Amino acid sequence: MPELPEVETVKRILEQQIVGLLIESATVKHERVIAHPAAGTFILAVAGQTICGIGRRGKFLQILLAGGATIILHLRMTGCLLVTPAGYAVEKHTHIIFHLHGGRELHFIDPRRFGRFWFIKAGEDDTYSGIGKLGPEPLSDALSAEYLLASYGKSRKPVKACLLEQNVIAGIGNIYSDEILFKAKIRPDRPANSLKTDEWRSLAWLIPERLSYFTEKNIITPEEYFACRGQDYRNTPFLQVYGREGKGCLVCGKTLCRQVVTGRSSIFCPTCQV
DNA sequence: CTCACCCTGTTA
DNA sequence: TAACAGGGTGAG
Repeated sequence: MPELPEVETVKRILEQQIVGLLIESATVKHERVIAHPAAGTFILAVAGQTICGIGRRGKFLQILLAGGATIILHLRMTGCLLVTPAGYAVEKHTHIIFHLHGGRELHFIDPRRFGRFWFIKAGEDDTYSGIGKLGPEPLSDALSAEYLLASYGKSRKPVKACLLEQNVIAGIGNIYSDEILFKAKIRPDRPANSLKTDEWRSLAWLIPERLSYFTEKNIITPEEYFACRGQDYRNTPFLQVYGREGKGCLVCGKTLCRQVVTGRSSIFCPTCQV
């Protein structure tokens, strides 16, 4: 479900709701969602920790703890983090409950169970979560036309596959790769080595532009977020191609096409995008 | 590169 | 009933 804009939304919600709170204990209903360390160790490790901040790296969330340890999580497709009142119903797909000082709880809910948690001790080298392998943040100065050209100038991969590679740029998923390529007027299946310098320049500009645009459109209050249980995406009405297969291109009116690229469903305009 | 797989729910 | 879903990994 979530790509960089949605994960950023969750980060901002959690910052308002749980920073400063003590984790008194944790209940794990489905041990598989704890990737590291073993679930029993995880439960012991998080108990008694105070949350001092929330971070995001690519699509990973980091719950920063006062002693220097970190809880890392990835929501994957359907994961949801919800701050709830005390004793909130444990649903069929609630897998972890963090009991916070004062009675509120942090529920991790995930129907498909693809989401994962890691606990990294203070000073421990995180070789587990994959954060260490991520490429630069798309909103950082490290993302430039030169960087993209150096990474992909000679690659025959479809350009869409390039945008999805987390070890080159962290945080783009299937929705926003389509949105970025639409605005860049580049078809998703174009081999990367066929892109001209001005097209890489255009991508280097549009990647942060589109991601920050959709991040701002996705802003929601903690109350609204809780009311919809994290299921509403405020930015979806602003999507130009994703989810609009068979509908008219918002620029030229031509019917938008669907094509599977790198195993992912891709929507594009056959006339605007070349 | 492509594919199967990890899972369940929703939609055609 | 089958196809499909916003992610990532590992095998071939």
